[in-house]
Amino acid sequence: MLTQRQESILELVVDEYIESATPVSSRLLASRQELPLSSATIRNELAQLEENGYITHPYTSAGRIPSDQGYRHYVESLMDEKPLSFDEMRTIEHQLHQVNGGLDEWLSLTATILSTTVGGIAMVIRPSAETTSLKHVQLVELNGTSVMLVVVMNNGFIGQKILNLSRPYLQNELNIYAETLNQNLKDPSPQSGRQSININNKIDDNIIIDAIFQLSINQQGQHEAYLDGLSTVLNQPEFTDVNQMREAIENLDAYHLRMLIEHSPKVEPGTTHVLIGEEHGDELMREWSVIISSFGDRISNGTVAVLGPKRMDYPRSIPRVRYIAELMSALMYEVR
Amino acid sequence: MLTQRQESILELVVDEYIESATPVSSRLLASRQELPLSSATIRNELAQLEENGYITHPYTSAGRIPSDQGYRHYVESLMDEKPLSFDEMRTIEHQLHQVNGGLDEWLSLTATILSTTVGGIAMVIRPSAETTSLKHVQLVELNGTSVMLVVVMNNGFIGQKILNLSRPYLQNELNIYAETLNQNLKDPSPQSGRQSININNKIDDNIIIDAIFQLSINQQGQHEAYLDGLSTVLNQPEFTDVNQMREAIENLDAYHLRMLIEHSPKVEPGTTHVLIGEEHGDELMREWSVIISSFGDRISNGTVAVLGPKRMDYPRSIPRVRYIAELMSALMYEVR
DNA sequence: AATTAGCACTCTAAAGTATAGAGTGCCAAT
DNA sequence: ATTGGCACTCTATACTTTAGAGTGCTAATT
Repeated sequence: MLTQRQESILELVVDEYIESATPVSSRLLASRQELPLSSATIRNELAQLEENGYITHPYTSAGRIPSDQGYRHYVESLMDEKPLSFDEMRTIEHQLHQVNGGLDEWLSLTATILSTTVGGIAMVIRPSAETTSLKHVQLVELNGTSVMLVVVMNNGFIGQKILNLSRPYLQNELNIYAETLNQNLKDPSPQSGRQSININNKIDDNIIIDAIFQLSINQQGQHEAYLDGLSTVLNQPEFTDVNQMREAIENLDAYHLRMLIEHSPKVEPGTTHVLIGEEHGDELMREWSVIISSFGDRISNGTVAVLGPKRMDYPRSIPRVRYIAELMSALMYEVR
Repeated sequence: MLTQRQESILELVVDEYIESATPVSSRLLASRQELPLSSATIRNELAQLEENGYITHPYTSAGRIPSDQGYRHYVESLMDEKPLSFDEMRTIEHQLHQVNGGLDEWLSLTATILSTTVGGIAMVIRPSAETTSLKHVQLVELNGTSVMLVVVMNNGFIGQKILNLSRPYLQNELNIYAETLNQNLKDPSPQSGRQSININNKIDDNIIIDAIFQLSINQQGQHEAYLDGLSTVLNQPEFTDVNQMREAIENLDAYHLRMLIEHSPKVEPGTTHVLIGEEHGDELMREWSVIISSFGDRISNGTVAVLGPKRMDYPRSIPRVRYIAELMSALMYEVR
């Protein structure tokens, strides 16, 4: 479809536009050593590329900018990925180990690292197992009839809820209670639980089993998201007027972004996808691209994604997102 | 210092400016029934008020806007608080009960409610006890030598950490281990712990006790913050050009805001303070005001705050922040 | 003595006008 | 097939103009 020369020109156009954020002109391209051609020749080729839908004009007499199709071709066949230096790898790995809290803290740290290394909005979605199962249940006496229920799931998630039982319990009683629950309640559905359990009075049994059930459901539905990098990305030259900025900020709330990611085609762990402009199907975000990857394994996997203007630095960003996702997978194994 | 009439005029100026966001003119004030005076008379009074530092001019021939001092006088002596309707109270209370997760979820919900009801940036800081103490410790076998440590603090906080022990343990062993810890380890300092504990091999004892210590320290230092309402507040007319907006967004990150709140003068539970412009001492935020309140009791208290432009609707916002803080205190008691 | 009408003066925001130059498209020359 | 050359287009920027909103002051009025 495209000649060799056209491909080179397209690549240069995208490279240049990614860097400068201004429409690129035939003159500029001619001045690059890569193309020993006059601006007139390049103009002809540009016209061809435009006819084939790879680039556009903002207006008659401006330079060219890539179209979605142009970006796609660039990402798939043209660009040269910029691999991470060893130093960079080491720094990232080092940072990722700087955590001594739990999963939450770790994921939120990852979002920060991701956003600073690739310079976009980073989003990390907590791993959730398709088949979550209970690992352990614990009851802690608080005061009076208040008791805290703590459940630990097999993917490292911890749920907690404060319950009001029908009478005060001693911690000792609760320990025995919990022990019995642990014996019997590996299947987190209230029916099976209720059948096999008859520990104390029916009321408290029900309260507790319902709560366990609810927490384990909750956890399956709850793909909590960690965000970072909003203010960085808003420094991009695309946001020069207030309305663009407002619009962006409105669309960039956690809820909306999570929807965006979750409605994207499924990403297998170990692969990294790029969604450009309209490709992700979110009308409001048609000027944005997403690099999305996944970490974990088939049992329990989370998502990492970076959002930026379509003009984002794909050659730099893609390998970095991939690397971080891989690192996280490795650490997940260490952790579980 | 100020005559009765000047006070009325000042009140009107602030009221009007809060509503319209444009400098208010003598003409406009004269057209209000509250003041049966001509614009010329009002002009003289305005000049007086300005001389005393309650209002300013942006430039020679614009209307007046309140100074920090003017806002302060308004908030302390002039304004008429707009109390919540019963409906409003009921709605808020209802929303605050819509939670069945733990503390985290509850606080984050509160931030959302707060920001939507008062229309500013809401910030909720997790309650932390001056004297946190351990309530309960639990160990859960994960796989191989990986063990999850869960600690429950007396203020409802749950900490977790995954440990790598020197050898695999059965859940049974861990239960006994945890039981012993619970007997002995009410004092969360590693020295006292280490002395009284000698359960297994020294290595694992140390790993576990250090981790418990770390988690309980962490929790004391970690005043986690929940934010909401950024995009709402950026719709305010103060943010009409990109630079103001950028600056705002940069200063409004969670970290910076937490500093702002934590460096504010201590707020006793049950009281609500207003910090206007420069009063909170944060140079970068001198165009912002903060309404800050506190919930909980003397043992464990958190903070709620709302940030907005200095021109925020104090008469509406203050009672609403106060109400929400009170509600939270009540619910805290229910919860503990 | 307090209030007000009147008016000159100031400053801004918005709209209109001019201008430079960056780029293209195309044609004729190489 | 490539290139120099040139007319044409469009924008962004700067500059100019203008209307009007608001003040401050003075002299008149109550």
